Amino acid sequence: MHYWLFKSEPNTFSIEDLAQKPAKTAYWDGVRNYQVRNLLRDIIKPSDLAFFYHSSCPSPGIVGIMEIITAGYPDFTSWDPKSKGFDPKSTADNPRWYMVDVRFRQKFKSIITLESLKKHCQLKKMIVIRPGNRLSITSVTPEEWEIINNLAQE
DNA sequence: GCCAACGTTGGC
DNA sequence: GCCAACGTTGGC
Repeated sequence: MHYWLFKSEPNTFSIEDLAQKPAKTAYWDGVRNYQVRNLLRDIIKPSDLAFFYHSSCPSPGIVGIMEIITAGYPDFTSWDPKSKGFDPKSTADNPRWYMVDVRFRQKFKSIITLESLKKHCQLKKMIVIRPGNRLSITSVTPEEWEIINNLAQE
Protein backbone atom coordinates (compact mmCIF):
# COMPACT_ATOMS: atom_id res chain seq x y z
CA MET A 1 0.00 0.00 0.00
CA HIS A 2 1.37 3.36 -1.05
CA TYR A 3 0.57 7.02 -0.53
CA TRP A 4 0.63 9.55 -3.35
CA LEU A 5 0.03 13.16 -4.22
CA PHE A 6 -1.91 13.90 -7.41
CA LYS A 7 -1.79 17.41 -8.87
CA SER A 8 -4.56 18.97 -10.87
CA GLU A 9 -5.42 22.47 -11.95
CA PRO A 10 -8.78 23.25 -10.34
CA ASN A 11 -9.78 25.16 -13.49
CA THR A 12 -9.55 21.86 -15.34
CA PHE A 13 -10.54 19.35 -12.68
CA SER A 14 -11.02 20.19 -9.00
CA ILE A 15 -11.79 18.07 -5.96
CA GLU A 16 -15.32 19.48 -6.11
CA ASP A 17 -15.62 18.14 -9.65
CA LEU A 18 -14.54 14.71 -8.42
CA ALA A 19 -17.01 14.77 -5.52
CA GLN A 20 -19.85 15.53 -7.94
CA LYS A 21 -19.12 12.64 -10.29
CA PRO A 22 -21.37 9.57 -10.25
CA ALA A 23 -20.11 7.30 -7.46
CA LYS A 24 -17.63 10.14 -6.78
CA THR A 25 -15.35 8.35 -9.19
CA ALA A 26 -13.41 9.52 -12.23
CA TYR A 27 -10.55 8.42 -14.45
CA TRP A 28 -7.33 10.38 -14.01
CA ASP A 29 -6.39 11.02 -17.62
CA GLY A 30 -3.94 13.32 -19.30
CA VAL A 31 -0.59 12.26 -17.82
CA ARG A 32 1.98 12.76 -20.58
CA ASN A 33 5.21 12.31 -18.67
CA TYR A 34 7.08 9.01 -18.80
CA GLN A 35 8.10 8.89 -15.15
CA VAL A 36 4.53 9.43 -14.06
CA ARG A 37 3.24 7.04 -16.73
CA ASN A 38 5.43 4.32 -15.23
CA LEU A 39 3.95 4.97 -11.79
CA LEU A 40 0.43 4.68 -13.18
CA ARG A 41 1.20 1.58 -15.21
CA ASP A 42 3.32 -0.36 -12.73
CA ILE A 43 3.28 0.96 -9.19
CA ILE A 44 0.00 2.59 -8.23
CA LYS A 45 -2.54 0.01 -7.05
CA PRO A 46 -6.13 -0.21 -5.85
CA SER A 47 -6.58 0.84 -2.21
CA ASP A 48 -3.61 3.19 -2.38
CA LEU A 49 -4.52 6.64 -1.05
CA ALA A 50 -3.67 9.99 -2.57
CA PHE A 51 -3.76 13.62 -1.62
CA PHE A 52 -5.57 15.83 -4.11
CA TYR A 53 -3.44 18.93 -4.82
CA HIS A 54 -4.66 22.07 -6.56
CA SER A 55 -1.95 23.68 -8.70
CA SER A 56 -1.68 26.79 -10.87
CA CYS A 57 -4.29 28.65 -8.87
CA PRO A 58 -4.36 31.57 -6.43
CA SER A 59 -3.71 29.32 -3.41
CA PRO A 60 -1.99 26.07 -4.39
CA GLY A 61 -2.06 23.22 -1.87
CA ILE A 62 -3.58 19.95 -0.68
CA VAL A 63 -7.36 20.00 -0.55
CA GLY A 64 -8.37 16.44 0.31
CA ILE A 65 -7.98 12.71 -0.09
CA MET A 66 -9.00 10.17 -2.70
CA GLU A 67 -8.62 6.45 -3.11
CA ILE A 68 -7.19 4.58 -6.08
CA ILE A 69 -9.73 2.02 -7.20
CA THR A 70 -8.21 0.46 -10.31
CA ALA A 71 -4.80 -0.60 -11.49
CA GLY A 72 -3.33 1.29 -14.41
CA TYR A 73 -5.02 0.87 -17.80
CA PRO A 74 -4.50 2.62 -21.15
CA ASP A 75 -5.48 6.30 -21.30
CA PHE A 76 -7.94 6.10 -24.19
CA THR A 77 -8.09 9.88 -24.50
CA SER A 78 -4.61 9.63 -26.04
CA TRP A 79 -5.93 7.97 -29.19
CA ASP A 80 -8.94 10.24 -29.61
CA PRO A 81 -8.06 12.96 -32.16
CA LYS A 82 -10.70 15.23 -30.63
CA SER A 83 -9.17 15.00 -27.17
CA LYS A 84 -6.78 17.55 -25.79
CA GLY A 85 -4.44 14.73 -24.75
CA PHE A 86 -4.34 13.20 -28.23
CA ASP A 87 -1.00 11.59 -29.07
CA PRO A 88 -0.72 10.14 -32.59
CA LYS A 89 2.02 7.80 -31.40
CA SER A 90 -0.33 6.14 -28.92
CA THR A 91 -2.79 3.56 -30.24
CA ALA A 92 -5.19 1.02 -28.82
CA ASP A 93 -2.84 -1.73 -29.99
CA ASN A 94 0.21 -0.08 -28.52
CA PRO A 95 -0.85 2.37 -25.81
CA ARG A 96 1.74 4.82 -24.65
CA TRP A 97 -0.12 6.48 -21.77
CA TYR A 98 -1.91 5.08 -18.73
CA MET A 99 -4.42 6.17 -16.11
CA VAL A 100 -6.21 4.90 -13.02
CA ASP A 101 -9.67 5.45 -11.56
CA VAL A 102 -9.92 7.46 -8.36
CA ARG A 103 -12.74 7.91 -5.86
CA PHE A 104 -13.37 10.92 -3.66
CA ARG A 105 -12.83 10.26 0.03
CA GLN A 106 -12.65 13.54 1.90
CA LYS A 107 -12.32 17.25 1.39
CA PHE A 108 -10.30 19.00 4.09
CA LYS A 109 -12.03 21.70 6.12
CA SER A 110 -9.36 24.07 4.94
CA ILE A 111 -6.66 23.82 2.32
CA ILE A 112 -3.14 22.91 3.41
CA THR A 113 -1.27 25.45 1.39
CA LEU A 114 2.03 24.91 -0.34
CA GLU A 115 3.30 27.73 1.84
CA SER A 116 2.46 25.82 5.04
CA LEU A 117 3.96 22.60 3.66
CA LYS A 118 7.22 24.46 3.10
CA LYS A 119 7.24 25.71 6.68
CA HIS A 120 7.20 22.21 8.18
CA CYS A 121 10.75 20.97 8.58
CA GLN A 122 9.59 17.32 8.56
CA LEU A 123 8.08 17.86 5.12
CA LYS A 124 11.15 19.46 3.56
CA LYS A 125 11.90 16.35 1.49
CA MET A 126 8.53 16.28 -0.22
CA ILE A 127 9.02 16.33 -3.96
CA VAL A 128 6.05 18.55 -4.54
CA ILE A 129 7.64 21.49 -2.75
CA ARG A 130 10.89 21.35 -4.72
CA PRO A 131 11.24 24.26 -7.10
CA GLY A 132 10.81 23.25 -10.70
CA ASN A 133 9.25 19.91 -9.86
CA ARG A 134 7.17 18.91 -12.89
CA LEU A 135 5.81 15.54 -11.78
CA SER A 136 2.04 15.55 -11.56
CA ILE A 137 2.09 12.46 -9.32
CA THR A 138 4.64 12.03 -6.54
CA SER A 139 5.00 9.54 -3.74
CA VAL A 140 4.33 10.47 -0.12
CA THR A 141 5.92 8.65 2.81
CA PRO A 142 3.71 7.29 5.63
CA GLU A 143 5.29 9.85 7.97
CA GLU A 144 4.46 12.72 5.64
CA TRP A 145 0.97 11.34 5.16
CA GLU A 146 0.36 11.33 8.89
CA ILE A 147 1.75 14.78 9.50
CA ILE A 148 -0.36 16.29 6.77
CA ASN A 149 -3.46 14.46 7.96
CA ASN A 150 -2.92 15.84 11.43
CA LEU A 151 -2.59 19.34 10.01
CA ALA A 152 -5.86 18.81 8.18
CA GLN A 153 -7.79 17.81 11.30
CA GLU A 154 -6.75 20.92 13.25
C1' DG B 1 2.66 37.96 -17.46
C1' DC B 2 7.27 36.58 -16.05
C1' DC B 3 10.58 33.32 -15.55
C1' DA B 4 13.10 29.26 -13.46
C1' DA B 5 13.31 24.52 -13.92
C1' DC B 6 13.46 20.69 -16.50
C1' DG B 7 11.58 17.07 -19.81
C1' DT B 8 11.58 16.26 -24.77
C1' DT B 9 13.03 16.63 -29.45
C1' DG B 10 16.01 16.39 -33.11
C1' DG B 11 20.34 17.58 -35.61
C1' DC B 12 24.81 16.11 -35.75
C1' DG C 1 25.16 9.81 -27.32
C1' DC C 2 25.62 14.80 -26.83
C1' DC C 3 23.52 19.02 -26.32
C1' DA C 4 21.06 23.22 -27.93
C1' DA C 5 16.55 24.68 -28.76
C1' DC C 6 12.06 24.41 -27.58
C1' DG C 7 7.83 23.63 -24.94
C1' DT C 8 5.47 23.07 -20.64
C1' DT C 9 4.71 23.48 -15.77
C1' DG C 10 3.61 26.09 -12.07
C1' DG C 11 4.77 29.47 -8.39
C1' DC C 12 4.80 34.14 -7.84
